[in-house]
Amino acid sequence: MTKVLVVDDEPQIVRALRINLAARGYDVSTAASGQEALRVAATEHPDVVVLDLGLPDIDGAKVIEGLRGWTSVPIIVLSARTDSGDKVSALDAGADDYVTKPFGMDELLARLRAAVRRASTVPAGEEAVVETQAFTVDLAAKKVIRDGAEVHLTPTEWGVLELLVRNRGKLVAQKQLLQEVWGPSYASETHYLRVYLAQLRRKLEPRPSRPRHLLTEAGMGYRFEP
Amino acid sequence: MTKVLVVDDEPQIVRALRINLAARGYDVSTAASGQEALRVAATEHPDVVVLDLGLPDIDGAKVIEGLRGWTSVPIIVLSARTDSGDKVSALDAGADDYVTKPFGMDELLARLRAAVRRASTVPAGEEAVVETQAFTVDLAAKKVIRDGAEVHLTPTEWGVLELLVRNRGKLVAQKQLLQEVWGPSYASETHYLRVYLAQLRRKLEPRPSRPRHLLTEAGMGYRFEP
DNA sequence: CGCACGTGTGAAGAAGTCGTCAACGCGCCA
DNA sequence: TGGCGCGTTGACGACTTCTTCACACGTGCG
Repeated sequence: MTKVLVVDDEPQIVRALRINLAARGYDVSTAASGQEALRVAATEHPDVVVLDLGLPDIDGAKVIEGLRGWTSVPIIVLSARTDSGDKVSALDAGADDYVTKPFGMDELLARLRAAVRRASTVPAGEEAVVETQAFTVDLAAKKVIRDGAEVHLTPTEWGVLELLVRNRGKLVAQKQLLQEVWGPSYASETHYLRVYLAQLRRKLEPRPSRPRHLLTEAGMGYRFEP
Repeated sequence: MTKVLVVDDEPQIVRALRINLAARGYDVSTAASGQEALRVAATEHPDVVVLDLGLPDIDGAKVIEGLRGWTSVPIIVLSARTDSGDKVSALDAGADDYVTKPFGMDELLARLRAAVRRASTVPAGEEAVVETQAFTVDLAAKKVIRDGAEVHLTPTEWGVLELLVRNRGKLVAQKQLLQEVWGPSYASETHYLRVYLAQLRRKLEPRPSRPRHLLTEAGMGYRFEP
């Protein structure tokens, strides 16, 4: 769930935002001052911050700087001031977007979605590594390691293995494998599966004739067991 | 230098933006229609796009979708319409920001800086210099050193090498290489890759016929292994 | 026991992909 | 205008991958 930190000293705005955001499935935390905002951001690690500039204690730009000192979380600034100087300084301090009050909730939500989308498509460096006793599959790098050495797979071999690993523990029907790897018109070429599962076992299983990870479910399909 | 693509059909706006942006050291290209915008974006690879929604040919949202099909370049939308529905649909189509006309140049420039900053600090966790036994790639300086001397690469050679090095260890699909280096319409010109990989190997690998760093995965793509 | 069925295995030809060399065309600059 | 650098194309041999085939295996059932 996406976590939003709302920072504003006006209770009615906090309330309105909380209700709207919660209704759309966001996990909302709030802060009423700059000090509190910095503290809550540090403990909660929100995915996006909505920050009002007119806070009672610290200047808004200082809050932005305080956050930017250690995080690159998207910051959307709210402000009653339409003065372009304010916008420029907030954006240059590290804010991602600037919305002037009074604002439309639709627009704010759209800008929030845009900010979250940007931030989430960025760190594509997800760990997509699945290990077994015999070998390791790296889905992102499209690599298989066995006994410290990389095992070379052909495109079709990789297609079959990837589908099984992505559904690890689950039975994958023969028809599904054939359709997703070879295409919709190959749904009944079950022989291909036998050939390619044999090849994968030969390359990956310690004892290909007694597979421990690439298992057959007779008449139904195959299963990858980590 | 940061490259900006300005898309607008009103010459006076294009002119004003070009002057202001050029004065601040941006490299400006322009397009007066949606078709032209997509074509120029594919050839120029701008670092940020400023897009007017009221274009004569294609609907603005279609232009955003067309760009988002192959690139995540920041898009700042300009529009005369203050209607929140327009803002929401543009942002949800993949725009990064939305500025209503008439706009202050200061504010637009600040939003542009914010968009570029976000996009460039994205690959922050990466080391800009990558070394192999045979050569050294400096991503920031766009330089390659081999045996103490700089190796000259053509723009296309560099484009291919950079993408591979940024994804070091990972398999990069042929389609991705072609789309990001040559443009979205070259997705199936696999022959180019063979020619350019051969050239890179000739320049960088100690034994071009037995590459150790620029590896081929037949039928899938290429991989840079440090 | 013998048969049917789905499965595993190895090998061989067909099909597709890759590396390489060389030529062409275009824009740029002297 | 001529030369140069660069991107694009074509041809062809070498190599990899896909497809197909023949046959062995094992389990369940009549």
